[in-house]
Amino acid sequence: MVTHTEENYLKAIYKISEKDKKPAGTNAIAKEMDTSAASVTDMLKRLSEKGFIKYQKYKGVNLSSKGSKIATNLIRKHRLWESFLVDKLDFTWDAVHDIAEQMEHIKSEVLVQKLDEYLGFPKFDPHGDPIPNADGKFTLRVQILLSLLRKNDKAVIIGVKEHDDDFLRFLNSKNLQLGSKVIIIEKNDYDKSMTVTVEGVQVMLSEKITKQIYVKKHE
Amino acid sequence: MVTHTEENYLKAIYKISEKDKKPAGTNAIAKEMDTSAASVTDMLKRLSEKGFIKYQKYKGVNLSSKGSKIATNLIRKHRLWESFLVDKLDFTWDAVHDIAEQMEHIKSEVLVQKLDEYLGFPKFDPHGDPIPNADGKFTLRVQILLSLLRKNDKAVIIGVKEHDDDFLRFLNSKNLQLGSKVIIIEKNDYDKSMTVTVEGVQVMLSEKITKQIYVKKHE
DNA sequence: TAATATATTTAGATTAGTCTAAAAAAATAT
DNA sequence: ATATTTTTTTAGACTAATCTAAATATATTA
Ligand SMILES: [Mn+2]
Ligand SMILES: [Mn+2]
Ligand SMILES: [Mn+2]
Ligand SMILES: [Mn+2]
Repeated sequence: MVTHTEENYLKAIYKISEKDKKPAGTNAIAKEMDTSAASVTDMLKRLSEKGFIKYQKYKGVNLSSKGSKIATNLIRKHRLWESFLVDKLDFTWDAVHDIAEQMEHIKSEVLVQKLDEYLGFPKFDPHGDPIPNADGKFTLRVQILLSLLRKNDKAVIIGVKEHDDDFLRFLNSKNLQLGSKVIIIEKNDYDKSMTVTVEGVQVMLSEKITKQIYVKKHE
Repeated sequence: MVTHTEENYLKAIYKISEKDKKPAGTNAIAKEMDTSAASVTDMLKRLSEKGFIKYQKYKGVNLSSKGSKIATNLIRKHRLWESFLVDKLDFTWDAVHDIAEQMEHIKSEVLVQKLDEYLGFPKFDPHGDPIPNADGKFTLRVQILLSLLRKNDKAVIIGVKEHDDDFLRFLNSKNLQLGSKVIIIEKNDYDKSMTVTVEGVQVMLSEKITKQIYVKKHE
């Protein structure tokens, strides 16, 4: 048995050790979970006793295979529900994360199966993030940051690094979405900002923005 | 703010006082919630302090308008999700209750709105129970128990009183579902059992069964 | 290497929700 | 009207999850 809160910790640990490629530290987890370091230590003991993590005092923490299974399944459910909300209920990509945070905790194997089927077994969610399969395997894909492209390059937007709702709404306002075709018109050497055309229209994008957008080069 | 558990208590209180047409007693709530009477008393104090119920020691409990709003909204969400599971994900009516018990707690006004629209604003759930609208109003409907019909009566099944999964699966096995047309062939005076045809096929139904099925008389 | 800074853990409390056992109130029966 | 039964509340304790403040371990820097 794993509680709602334990699930969230396991997901946080997964994300952190995935990003940093090393055991997750107490403070990093506290930040991700928006809680105190003391609370994290308490929880790590509990998770360790339940066999979800490998934990040694002061040494940081790694998921066990049991914990990893739970974390990837949670991510799978989160992304499937986000897909449902966007594809079926017509939500925009900036409005689905908080709802999916709740829905990912619904417990029912058959529900996930049927949902996956209903959605047509999507491989990526509305933000371009890969949806792990039932075994926790992610589809890998070549993706580079928009910031790395050069003048005259053509590309298609396939994902975003940042998931902040305000950032997503900014992209909406510039007509930048998954699948949008962009052409680099100009790149400023000094501040690294770019002028691009998005589906015909010209927009200027600062480096802060272009470093958050994943693209696939075109032609 | 209302917790998951508080929501469940409010729903239980709603159901009980609806059925008994009087304030809900501690023991009745304890039974519905599958918990101890002592825990219920604790919770009643908390709910009372939050203004969700009107409670006087030893006198039983009634929902306040605030509490009633929460309870009916929970029922609305429960029944909408059950409809979703059956209509969109192809679940059978005996497999949706436990999942909907979880989904009813998802917090998002706009989600409920969009779900309602996506389902085509259904008025009844897969068990024939009315789905309250956003104001908590239920659609009323003439419905009588199958047990009250007489020889040669014709009727359509529009609901079930009992929601137990085994009972629902029993009905599946006899091909009895919402919308099924039944004709009373014979009614046994002694044990009140009935022989009926369901979509052409003859079956025998004990009174225990016929008292759990709501129908609308036909012609 | 010793001093300082940072990261982590412990100590001790708090809140929500739960329990069992015992006490008290209300309802029912004699 | 009293005794008995049933219902409800209180007392006291437990777990999960959280907090702040203090202590300790580890890492960094001089
Ligand atoms: Mn998300
Ligand atoms: Mn996403
Ligand atoms: Mn139900
Ligand atoms: Mn139902």
